Amino acid sequence: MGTSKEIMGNATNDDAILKLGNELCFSLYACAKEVIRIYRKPLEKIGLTYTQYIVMMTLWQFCDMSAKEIGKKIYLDSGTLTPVIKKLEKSGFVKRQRVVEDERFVKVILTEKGLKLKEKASTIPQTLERNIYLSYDETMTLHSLLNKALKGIKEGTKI
Amino acid sequence: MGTSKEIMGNATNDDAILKLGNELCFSLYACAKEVIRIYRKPLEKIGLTYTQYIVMMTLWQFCDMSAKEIGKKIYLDSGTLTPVIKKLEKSGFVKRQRVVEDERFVKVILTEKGLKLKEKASTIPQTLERNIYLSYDETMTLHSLLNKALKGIKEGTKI
DNA sequence: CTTAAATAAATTGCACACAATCTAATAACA
DNA sequence: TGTTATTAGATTGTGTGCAATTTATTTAAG
Repeated sequence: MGTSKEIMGNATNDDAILKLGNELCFSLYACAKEVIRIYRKPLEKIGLTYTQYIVMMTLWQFCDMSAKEIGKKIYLDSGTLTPVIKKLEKSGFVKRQRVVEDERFVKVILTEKGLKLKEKASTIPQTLERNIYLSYDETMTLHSLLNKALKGIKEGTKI
Repeated sequence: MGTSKEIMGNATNDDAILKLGNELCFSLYACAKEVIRIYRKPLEKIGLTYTQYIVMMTLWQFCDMSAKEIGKKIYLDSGTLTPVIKKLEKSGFVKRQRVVEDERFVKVILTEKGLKLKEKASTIPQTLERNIYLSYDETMTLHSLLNKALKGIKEGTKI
């Protein structure tokens, strides 16, 4: 089973330039996946999946959020969000109720249990610190570059 | 539908420190998802999904790869990889064959069609450049920080 | 006022992603 | 040598993630 034998031995300059975009997108993909993976076990202990955790974090920060608003904040559409919120309701962390003034909206509300979960979840963020091995400055830089990229993509997506 | 009203008005210092870990993990999650989203349409044109593209990129770089080796390189286990590779085989881009010397291994081999696809895919990486709005230096920094983080996670994962 | 357009959720179908388990093949060792 | 342990892939079950469609409600236009 040969390893690391390059097929296209002599990579052209063009190749090299194109490579960066792909490598960046791969690093992003892999890094996000690995980070989610290390969060999995700690989250399991408090009864959340990663996606459910993202939703709960949003609810811990803001109140009176409609499903639509949550989705906009965490980049998820109703196809993903509806079942996630329903599961959170089943676990007793949130309640869902239609808004009286506009029955199209579903308001998602923290329950007492959901609010209490915030304390249990307080040690979760340390998971990343213990595993990522970046200095504080590096972490800040990474964070701000990711947000800048995210903002760029959000503004004008021309595929 | 109230927006941006913080429930826990007075965030403690502790909160602030913990917040960074969570925000970083969220930015990673969101950014990776958005990048995959903008790759979707261009990839669809050449008949690949994002995951299939990652596998093909790996095969364009190396030859004689077993499923195991591919999985290690792109952080995927057989549960994900087996069906993806089978789909690539169905599309005619790769062939799968058991290794004679050790029947446990499946060797994944590019077909003529799979090799030719590399040229069609040559414009794909520009997708990111057109959408991410980072300078060359920023892109390089982001890339290296992601790889450093990835390496850190890979070395010793203590959850 | 009535029909048409717009909007928020829900539903459906397809493609991952991964833990857990199973199967088959090889390696290790008593 | 025969049994056990290890290993690579395949399978199964659960949970996203998203495009496309549907449903219910509200708004806009004529």
